[in-house]
Amino acid sequence: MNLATPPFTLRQLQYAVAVAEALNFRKAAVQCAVSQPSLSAQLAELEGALGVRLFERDRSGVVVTPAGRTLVAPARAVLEEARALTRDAHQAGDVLAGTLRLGVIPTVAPYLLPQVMPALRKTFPRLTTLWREEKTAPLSVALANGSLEAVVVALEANLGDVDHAVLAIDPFVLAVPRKSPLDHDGPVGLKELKQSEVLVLEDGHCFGDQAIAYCEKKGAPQLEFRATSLGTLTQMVAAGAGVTLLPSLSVDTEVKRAAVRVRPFEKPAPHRTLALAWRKGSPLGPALEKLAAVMREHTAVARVTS
Amino acid sequence: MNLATPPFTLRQLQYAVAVAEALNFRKAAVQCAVSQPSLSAQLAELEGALGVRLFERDRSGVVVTPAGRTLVAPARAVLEEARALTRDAHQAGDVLAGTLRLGVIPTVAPYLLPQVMPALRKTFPRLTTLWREEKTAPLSVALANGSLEAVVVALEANLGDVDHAVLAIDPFVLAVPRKSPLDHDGPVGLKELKQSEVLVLEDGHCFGDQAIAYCEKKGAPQLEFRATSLGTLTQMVAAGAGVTLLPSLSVDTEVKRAAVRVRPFEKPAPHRTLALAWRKGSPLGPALEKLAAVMREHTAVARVTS
DNA sequence: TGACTTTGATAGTTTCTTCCTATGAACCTC
DNA sequence: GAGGTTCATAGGAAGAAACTATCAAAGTCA
Repeated sequence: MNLATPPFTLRQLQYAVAVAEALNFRKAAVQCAVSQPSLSAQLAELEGALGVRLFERDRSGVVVTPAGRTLVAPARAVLEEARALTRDAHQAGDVLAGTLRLGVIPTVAPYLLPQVMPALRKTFPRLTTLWREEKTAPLSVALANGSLEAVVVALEANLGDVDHAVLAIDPFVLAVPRKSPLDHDGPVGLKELKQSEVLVLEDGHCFGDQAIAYCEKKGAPQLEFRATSLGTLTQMVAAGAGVTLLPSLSVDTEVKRAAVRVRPFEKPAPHRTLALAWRKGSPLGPALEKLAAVMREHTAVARVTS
Repeated sequence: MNLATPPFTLRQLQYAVAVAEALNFRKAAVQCAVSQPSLSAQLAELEGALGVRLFERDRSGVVVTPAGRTLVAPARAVLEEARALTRDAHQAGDVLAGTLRLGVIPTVAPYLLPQVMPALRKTFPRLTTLWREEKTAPLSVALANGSLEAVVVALEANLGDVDHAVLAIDPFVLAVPRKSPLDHDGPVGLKELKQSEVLVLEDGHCFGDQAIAYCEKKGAPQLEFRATSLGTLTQMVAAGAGVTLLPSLSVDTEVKRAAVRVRPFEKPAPHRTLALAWRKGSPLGPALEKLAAVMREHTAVARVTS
């Protein structure tokens, strides 16, 4: 759409409104904090631009013409709206108010959001957060092209050039079926891992990629089948289909729902680093740091010891 | 109310909208028909004024910040409204559209308005006329102080310094009771007038003043009682209370309703000159002339001959 | 009626704003 | 790494808007 600039300025509108109120050029000029000739000139300009006489200047008193009257009310509205716009933009500069579009990966969203949302709402009551749940790659694209302000991802994934604030270290644990040979205390060692079939997520999940990489390094056999979420994965483990790696973040939620035991890995345990990331140099950086601080404060990663 | 000028210009808003659309300073500059540095400078100015960064300028692509997004939609609205305002003011300059506040004296209103209103509505379909019915003096004040654009009055009254367009010559006639000695054909002469008691309007009606002046000049006796409208006056004549002068304009309406005969005066007959009058030098002058022309065309003054 | 005040318009200057062209630094593409 | 993008910056010319001073016309009051 082609929006041409109106042939007048806001200042001219303001002067016109002032004169319509004062019905006196001098007083209007005083109220606008300019000299009377300046105001006269601007109004003459405005009338010229509109091709319409707005005021009749009798030496004794100013009279608003019909054209003037039709102009004044909308002019006041325009000025008022412009002022409101200033205020809105101003407070939008502070991300703590307004709308923030955020991304989050699927292996984090269902566990993190319920934890942090109440705190965010309470700490930033005037902030609206819109969350988009996608795998890392699409999030990265959305972040780069500006359709998201920030994303919650694992730093171990490839993100390109971003700034970030770490939210939590999220160690991986092994979920094993109840009443299986693996259903006992103590950290998982290499030997046990090798004799299990590991269920993993479908392609594209950074957590799945990490799990696969870990298993390959350790020589653990993977099942061909790929699940679409940590929830289904856990249910499959409970059903005895194999074992799986889970991020500690998900443990509290998933273990409640399934007959599995979770056991930590022997040190050094695999893990991911959850962080809030944004475009490098974004002016929102400082504000996003604050946001991240509140999120970090309320992110509870289950500590699996046993 | 104190409406401060917003700290930015409409041009800056336009540039911001253009950039938000093009997501590219150069293309936006082309669309705004300015050089790219000019646009950059204006946007920097705007951002400074708002204290908020509206766009992130990565060398590869522009991204709108949340503050920018909250600004763009209202900015578009402001620009659109400003444009609409231009159009409205423009067409308000042509009185044939918009609202016109008009005054009319009571001895004209009930007879003239039904005649001219349909024509006005038809000829100027986008014109709204607001009519105020008052005696000459208050109309004159209202005209002077700008609360009316024009008035329909008799030029014989004292109006001060106005421009005008004549609508009609309105000869006076004499209304006499049916079945009275005066109830016969032919113009009214001095002798007949002197032997009648003349009923007149209350003070302030210019028509009443003219009637009284005429009677005094001719030596006709006036009844003390003063009526408040031509209608009641006519009814009193029909009841045999005396005779009265009527403007021809009112004859068609009033004679239908009452048992009176109307007779012309001997030449030179008294009369009034109906005109549309407006403030001297008013920019509406040319338009009001057009309005008057249409009114003149549709003003029917009864021709009383007999 | 004549001095005085008040009205908005005009003239001449000065200051500030906006624009232009030219150029620079960072990034992408080939 | 050459060439073509991107937006930002610098310097200077043109324009807009402000100021002070003054004017002509109309109202006010003695």
